[in-house]
Amino acid sequence: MKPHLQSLLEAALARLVADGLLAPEALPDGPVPLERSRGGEHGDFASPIALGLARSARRKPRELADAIVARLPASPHVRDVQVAGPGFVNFFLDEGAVLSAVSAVLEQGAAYGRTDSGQGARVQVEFVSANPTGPLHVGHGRGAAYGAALASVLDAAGFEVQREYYVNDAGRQMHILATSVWVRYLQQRGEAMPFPANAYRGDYIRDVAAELVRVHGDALRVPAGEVTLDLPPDVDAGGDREIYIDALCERARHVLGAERYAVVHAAALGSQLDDIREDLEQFGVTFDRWFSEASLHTSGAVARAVERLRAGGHMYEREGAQWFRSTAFGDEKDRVVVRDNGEPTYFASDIAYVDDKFARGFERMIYIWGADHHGYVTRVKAACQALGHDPERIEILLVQFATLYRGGEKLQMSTRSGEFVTLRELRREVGDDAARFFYVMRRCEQHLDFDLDLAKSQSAENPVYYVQYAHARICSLFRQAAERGVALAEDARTVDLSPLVEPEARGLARTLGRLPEVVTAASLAREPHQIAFYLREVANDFHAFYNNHVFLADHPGVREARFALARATRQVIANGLALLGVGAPEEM
RNA sequence: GCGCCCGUAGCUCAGUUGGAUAGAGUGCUGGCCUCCGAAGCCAGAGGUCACAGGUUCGAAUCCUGUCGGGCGCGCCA
Repeated sequence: MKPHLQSLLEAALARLVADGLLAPEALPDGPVPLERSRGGEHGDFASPIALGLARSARRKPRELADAIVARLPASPHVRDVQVAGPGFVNFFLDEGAVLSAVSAVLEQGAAYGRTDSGQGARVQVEFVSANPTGPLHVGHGRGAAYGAALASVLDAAGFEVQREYYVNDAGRQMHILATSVWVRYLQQRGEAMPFPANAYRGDYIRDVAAELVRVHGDALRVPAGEVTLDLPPDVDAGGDREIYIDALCERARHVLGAERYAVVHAAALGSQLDDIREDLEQFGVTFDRWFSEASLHTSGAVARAVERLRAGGHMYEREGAQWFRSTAFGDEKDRVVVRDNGEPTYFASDIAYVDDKFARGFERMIYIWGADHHGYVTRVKAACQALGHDPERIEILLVQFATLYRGGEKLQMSTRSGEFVTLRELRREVGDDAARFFYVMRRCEQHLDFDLDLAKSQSAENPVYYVQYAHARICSLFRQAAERGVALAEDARTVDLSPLVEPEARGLARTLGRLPEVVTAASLAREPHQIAFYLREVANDFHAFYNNHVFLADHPGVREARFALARATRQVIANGLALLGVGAPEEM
């Protein structure tokens, strides 16, 4: 309906130009502005176009609005057009046009809400991408829920979406993880190995170690004395925890040999990746591709990217390290790409990775990062520019942290002690549906207060239950009809909707008609929370009708029309919840 | 100190590209089940859109400054 009205306005503007009342260059670049009005006296849609053009047309807004209205082509869907306020053009839709939304829902079913505004443009959404060094925590959960919902919304808006997880399976943190596992393994075999201060100490490390014991027995065993011989002191012995752990990692590789070390490394990585993948899958979050950072090294992509930067004159050497001159692209300082020990930094991988994304031909690349990574935005865009790519095509969205509350108290989360609240624990406590919904209720750049008690409560004030309840209630209506032996039309699409004359019915139909617009707006703004707010409105409009009118009406025509409306409402709720990854229960 | 994000009802938050009388949930007050799920509906009270300037027909929205809150600023990831 919205595009239809916009085309009417465009036609009117064209005539205005033809009549010499408006200069052609004054026409708006994009689509003619048109918005939903709140209803009532302002009609169904309103356009402020005359207000915007008044200046360049050198006419008063209301006068211009009158001129536009006089030139609007007739439309069967428009009942009336009025000029109001300072110069708004208000459209009043024909009764049938409002109800046509119900027909459209019934016609399109699960596809209702999908639009072609994205025109098939290829978009990549990279999200979560947490280091596989331990279980996902609640912060990752928000990135997962937000990224998955955004990807779904983009898909519904007609983009061709690719969902990707970048796996940091190379580098120092992975070595520390592997070494942590190995130390636990040695302990479990009876070796008197001290546990390093800087190692990963969660219980999951012991589990992986136990698995190594089960599969490999003593094959990976090395006497503790040999392992720790001449190592620098750890922090509790007056040394440095970083220096100690690096030395221990180095030693592990040496005494185990490449082959055996690879076994430990693979077991550590594999276990964590499997765990993360399972966690996300249960959470309803899936990826089209798990992109390995290590593959960028083995394929030579990192070396090639660095060489490109060097050839472009963007690299220099200082104190033995290789630096990228990111300050030339607005960064506050230059960044190390290859350390003095010859090890490339994670930033080196990031450079090769962004280059790879461009090579794959995405029109837009969306990164979803935790807010603590915002310092990396400039350098990645700088690298992108230095490689000759348009930085405007990458979009880095920063997701703020979620703070958990229980009993009104803020929960303390500590990663260091291994006592952090994991995503899995959160899911178990509040359920996947509530977690997914709560995570996307807020704009991503907004801090999120996650009230565990509220998310768990099966009560009116829980927004996810509010929406799901409407869906379950509609399902119950159909069960009631069946139980009472009330016949309903085989095909709801053939039902005459004209008995839907009540204001609540019209309001609900009007709201149902907005889903495609909401999807488009949410996709363009990267704001899946708009879907969540919209669903609340749908549920509210439905409940309002329900409380004032009986669906199982005696009059067959009225009953059929109302059930068609209920069916359409159920579809819209299910479609909307699906975008957010939330279930639509038939009963609860 | 510098950079990014935020500041809207008691609380948690929406507010589209700058548009009409700034909205919702929750909490509070008062109504609504002999009837399809009351996990619901309706009504009321509740506002200096942090503050001060500026831009213009029009600012919660854009610009500048001030105040307040969060986060980040390593050859860490």
